[in-house]
Amino acid sequence: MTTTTIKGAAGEARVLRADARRNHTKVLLSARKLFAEQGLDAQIDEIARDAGVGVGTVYRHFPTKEDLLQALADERFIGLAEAAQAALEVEDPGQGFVEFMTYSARVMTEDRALSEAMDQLPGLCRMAAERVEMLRLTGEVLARAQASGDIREDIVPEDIPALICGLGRAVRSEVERPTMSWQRYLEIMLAGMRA
Amino acid sequence: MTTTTIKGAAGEARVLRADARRNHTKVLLSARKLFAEQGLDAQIDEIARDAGVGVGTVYRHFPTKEDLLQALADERFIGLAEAAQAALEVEDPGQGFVEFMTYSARVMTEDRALSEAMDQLPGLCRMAAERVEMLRLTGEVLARAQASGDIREDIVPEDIPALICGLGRAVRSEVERPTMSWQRYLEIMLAGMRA
DNA sequence: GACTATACGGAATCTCAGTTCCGTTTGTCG
DNA sequence: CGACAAACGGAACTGAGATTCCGTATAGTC
Repeated sequence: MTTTTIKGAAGEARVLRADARRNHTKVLLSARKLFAEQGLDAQIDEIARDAGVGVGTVYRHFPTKEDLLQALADERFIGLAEAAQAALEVEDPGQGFVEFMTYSARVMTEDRALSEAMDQLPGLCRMAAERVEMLRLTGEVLARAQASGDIREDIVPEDIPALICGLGRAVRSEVERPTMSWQRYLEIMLAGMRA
Repeated sequence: MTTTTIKGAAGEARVLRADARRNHTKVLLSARKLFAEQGLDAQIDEIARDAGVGVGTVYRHFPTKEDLLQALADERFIGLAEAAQAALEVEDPGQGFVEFMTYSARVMTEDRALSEAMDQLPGLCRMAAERVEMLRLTGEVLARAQASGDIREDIVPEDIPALICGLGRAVRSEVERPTMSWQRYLEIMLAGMRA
């Protein structure tokens, strides 16, 4: 927990047996589903049951609950990085920015564990983010939108993940009634960021 | 957890012994501090230690961790209700709204447990909110600001707690660097809500 | 000052998840 | 078709933290 796990540093190029590969996928699939639905405290036992394997099998593939979460976070951040990359291809910088924010907001609101991990397991997220150079990519998307005069100059790259996190929570907040949709919240947030 | 606790419905007018009254206060004080600092998973044992009493004493005053949290939430919502009341007294409706939002944002960011409870213990918060008619008050503060043309017409009262919750989280998010201050986030959010 | 209902303290208990272990099953290879 | 390493399943083990219990201490009262 404290010291960032060392993770099989060397090449784990071990060729898995066919059933092992199959189970690995099944576990990841169920985990993705259950964590997204229930958040970080989805239970390993339930994931195993859902995947149709024993707990032991889950643990052989992912020695720790946190390792499993790390794998899932990595997937998510790869998606985010691709979205940022795509945003940079869009001709209109402002629109590219909006598209990136929209993708991020959707992912964040659809995956409860992701938004919880962002403030309960910062180390894990930071690691996943660094692996895809998320901050740099985010910065580029933002800078382009600022250069074109679409977004306020005082916003910094680090604000983006924070704002997206906030959005994730605001939307989930069920303290009062039907609650706002993520689109509406995003719209308000973007309005506040426009130059 | 599921069914809203019944709570001593009748008058608990029992006169407490002097030491009991004293301890009740000490526990509440320590709990407020530790929950604010550490969030919902501050431990009862530690609260007891900090208050200088035994665990048993904590439990006599608050049969459950949740009961203790309820008491603290009630305090917080009383403060929020007073802030809303005060906002209604301010001559300029827009300014009243801003002041109310500012107070809410500050409380939310300074009390980690409060912001966590908003999405992990919705029942408890809803109860605290209803006791002070929070939604009605919030609605009045908002309506006044909308009538005067300061705030967008499409914002509804239910959005306010959601937005404030989001703010609480955005500010705590330490995934990247120094993170934004709550004032800056609030400013962006208010900018997005202006008519 | 003695009496007793209230409170107190904190060791012991309970519960719930994460994790480990080991006997059994199954792919893979010759 | 064996042989055997690789994987599997799931009961049992652990640790953490909430909650209970009960013998002891004390405020309030006569």
